[in-house]
Amino acid sequence: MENATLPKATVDRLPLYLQFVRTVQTPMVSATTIARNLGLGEVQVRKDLSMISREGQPKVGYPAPKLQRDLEIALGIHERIPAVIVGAGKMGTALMDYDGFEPYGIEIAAAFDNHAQQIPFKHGEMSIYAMSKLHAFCLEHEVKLGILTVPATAAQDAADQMVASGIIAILNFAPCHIRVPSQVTVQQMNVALALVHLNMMVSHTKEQEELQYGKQIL
Amino acid sequence: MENATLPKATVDRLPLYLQFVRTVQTPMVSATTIARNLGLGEVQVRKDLSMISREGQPKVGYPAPKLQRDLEIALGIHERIPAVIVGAGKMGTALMDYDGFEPYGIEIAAAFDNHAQQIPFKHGEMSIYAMSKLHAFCLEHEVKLGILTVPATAAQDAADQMVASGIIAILNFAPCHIRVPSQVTVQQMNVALALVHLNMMVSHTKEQEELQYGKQIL
DNA sequence: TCTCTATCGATAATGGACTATCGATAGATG
DNA sequence: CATCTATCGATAGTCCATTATCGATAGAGA
Repeated sequence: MENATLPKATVDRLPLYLQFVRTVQTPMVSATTIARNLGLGEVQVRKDLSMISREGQPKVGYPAPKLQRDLEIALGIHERIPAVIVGAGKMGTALMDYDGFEPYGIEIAAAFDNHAQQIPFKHGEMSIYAMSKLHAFCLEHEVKLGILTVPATAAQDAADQMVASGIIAILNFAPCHIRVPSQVTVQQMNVALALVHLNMMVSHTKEQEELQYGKQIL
Repeated sequence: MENATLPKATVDRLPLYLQFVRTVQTPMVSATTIARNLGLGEVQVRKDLSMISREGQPKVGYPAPKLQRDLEIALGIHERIPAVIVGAGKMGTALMDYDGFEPYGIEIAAAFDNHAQQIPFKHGEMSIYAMSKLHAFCLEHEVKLGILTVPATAAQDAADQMVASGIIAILNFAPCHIRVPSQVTVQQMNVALALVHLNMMVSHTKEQEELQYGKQIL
């Protein structure tokens, strides 16, 4: 099997390729074109693509539809991915209206909240149920992914319920760490940390600007 | 200067250490303790810490307050970091209520939106101004960071205005790429991609589960 | 005082990712 | 038909991160 273990760095770039390939109108697309448009190295793009597709041909490049399909398969989004939202506060409801899930096959199946006591209600098209319904729902719909958007103080308790409901991957928006069994994966979605990263980067460039009086040229 | 260029991977872990050290009640904390609580390698923690602090002593570890201070300085959050929110829709207003900024020194100075025509209004404590006010505000308050929470169709136009206003780092929630000058840094905050990542990981573990009948033990 | 243990910092070895360069192929051109 | 060009895939070299191992130090206990 060629899909043994895709390099992590490659996986990070595949969505970029997919996003671009989807906008391409021509029947063929080359790694060179992709690299130029995305500001990446030509060789790197070619290496990444060679790992997930065998449709490339010299002089002409890749057939765009087939490459798109191969990218979607490599990313596992050729079929729908159901997910639930736990926590229907500001962030949770904002995500219910998020327009970025559809292109990647993510399907928010339902939302759950402690304040939806016994009476399921709706936010637009989305049903919001009480937390007590989480277990049965996840089992019935075979949901393995959960988005956690409760306040930090409630995060651990909510996460425990998610794990007990069969969720094996949690995207955690709460700015805190949650403890889960080793077979469950947690990814932090910390907005503040992302900003701190950005600030470090630009602080660094500001220091470089101060050094511009010297002979450094980048 | 020892702070030449901190390894990227280390920077990703520093916030974890800071988060943990802040919860520590004892006057001393050792790399071993941190490693155990965070599930990381003992040596890795020690190496990371040795790059940002010289307070470590054999047998006793690090003085918690000094280590916390050194971590905050390394992350550049020992002073307030002002940022603006562009786009006061669902996501934007959700972020105005986000409780995770304060521990990392992020200060949302104001929000801006096209629909706030000329009349600044408030969301809780937060002022929301028209986009036309962005330029003057960023210059006056020396804001260099911006959070972009407009729909994908408006993202590029809004980003252009942010760049023109002196913003040099953009955290982009819109599920699309935006083109900026080379001196401006953009970080994508793509919730769908994060879920795709998670799904790939757990799909992989599901394949491993099917292999559990073999002799593999992890 | 001497030894033992926990911890630190430093150095070496392994592995993964990126970059550069090469040969091979398919179409275009003369 | 021969040559040229754009593109692919593959290999080798360099760099960075992680892991493993070592010596050194400070406090605990005999």
